[in-house]
Amino acid sequence: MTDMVKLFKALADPSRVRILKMLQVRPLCVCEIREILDLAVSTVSQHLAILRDAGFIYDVKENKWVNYYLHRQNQDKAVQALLQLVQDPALFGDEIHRLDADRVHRVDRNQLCRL
Amino acid sequence: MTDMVKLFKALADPSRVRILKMLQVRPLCVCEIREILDLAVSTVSQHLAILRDAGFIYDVKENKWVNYYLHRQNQDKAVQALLQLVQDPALFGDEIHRLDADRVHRVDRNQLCRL
DNA sequence: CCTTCATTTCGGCAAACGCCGAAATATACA
DNA sequence: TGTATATTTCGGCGTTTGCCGAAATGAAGG
Repeated sequence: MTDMVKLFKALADPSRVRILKMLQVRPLCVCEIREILDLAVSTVSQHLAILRDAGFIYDVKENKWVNYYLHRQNQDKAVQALLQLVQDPALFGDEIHRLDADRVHRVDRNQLCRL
Repeated sequence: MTDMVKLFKALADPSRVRILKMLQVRPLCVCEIREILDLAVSTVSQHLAILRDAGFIYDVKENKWVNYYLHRQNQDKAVQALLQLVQDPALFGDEIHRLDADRVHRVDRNQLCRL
């Protein structure tokens, strides 16, 4: 499979697009994302692996948590272009993404992390 | 499913991306595409339906054939942007697509259409 | 009207995908 | 060292996807 199709596959899922949009607000740990998406932790972890594998995000382990960041500096031009596109609210503005962004502001990992 | 994910799903298949790249060279009928992809006619027809449903292509019936065109004027900005991206050889240049383009120049529907 | 032929639709099958809970891993800290 | 906790990996399950051949559709020409 060509690399470009791998990128599109990574974006071809509602939850994964939501994750990218959420990371636009700020870096998040797995359990924060889990809280907002309301999916099993294992499922979220797999989504994150797919996005990371495609190059859209990267993770940094900090203390107890693994923080996920948008990979804005990825040198792959296709990844850059697609990330740009997904982030553009004029192209891809969806009600659910606005709600998610609000929730990102409110979630506190110290409150909700008792899986 | 949000519309944007529908667009990504349409692009998340090697054959469908190949079709878009081929249509960049010139409009094609189903059996020309079938010849190059080497898939069943019904399969090609389904791929085309998915791409058309997403807004990336449209079809015009002409004589015996249904010609498929890139929908370059689609008013949907997301479709435009993605089509732009896919067509950019600097972002998505693949050997197979170059070969396909060559074959597009050579295929002749009058020769090969005896399914 | 009837045949021809390009295309689409249908039914079915195997592989891929998204989901889960449970087990494994890793990391902090007592 | 031992326990707690955040995350990943594993096995399995139901759904979706991509593929095919066969049947249906639709338009052109005899």
